[in-house]
Amino acid sequence: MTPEEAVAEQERLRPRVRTSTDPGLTVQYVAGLDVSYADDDRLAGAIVVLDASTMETVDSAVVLGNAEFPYVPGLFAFRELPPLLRALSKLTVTPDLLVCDGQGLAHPRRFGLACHIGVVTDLPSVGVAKTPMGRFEQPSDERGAATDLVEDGEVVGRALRTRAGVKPVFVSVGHRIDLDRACAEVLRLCVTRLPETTRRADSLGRAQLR
DNA sequence: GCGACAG
DNA sequence: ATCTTGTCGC
Repeated sequence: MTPEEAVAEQERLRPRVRTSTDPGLTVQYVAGLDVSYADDDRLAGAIVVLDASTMETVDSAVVLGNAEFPYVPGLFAFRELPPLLRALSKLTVTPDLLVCDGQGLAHPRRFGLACHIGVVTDLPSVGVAKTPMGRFEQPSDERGAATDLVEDGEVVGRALRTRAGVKPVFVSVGHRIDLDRACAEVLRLCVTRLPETTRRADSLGRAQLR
């Protein structure tokens, strides 16, 4: 897969993204997805599913693999999608929502990792990135404060303060959910700056590389 | 040509 | 992504 083909693939799948929330969507099982890297080109794709009402881990899966695509801004999904899809197929619990480590619509072609994995699996998904892809005003310091993330004059996501006085995270829609609901779900998962789902998947993945 | 550029 | 425990400050 060349970078040109990857871009074409994004353009092809982009129209399938849905930015409205499924009527009656209930988010009980939430999956956190993350990929960890070793010194060589080995990587580990990890997923942890938790029950949003109790925050208990109810399922998890981790797979080892090799990086098949370099890190190219804008084409991040082509590096992380393969191991994540393999890990997803090992789950015994079907998640109601996928929480991805990266952008969704806050992407140069409005098709970041969260959109890509959402469309491919047809599951609701949101992107939670640690650094922004776009411009934003600093939200006020209280937990829950948020401002728009703007790219090319469009609102593509939100800078969300998940913890008082700490740098915000950047939430954007992936698939089958709207931005308000995406932010509400992410905030509910945050005890510290990042969602518990992401934190648990991250520790599972790095542990697997040891 | 130069800077920006998720993880 | 990765290097990484204790420590400074509110």
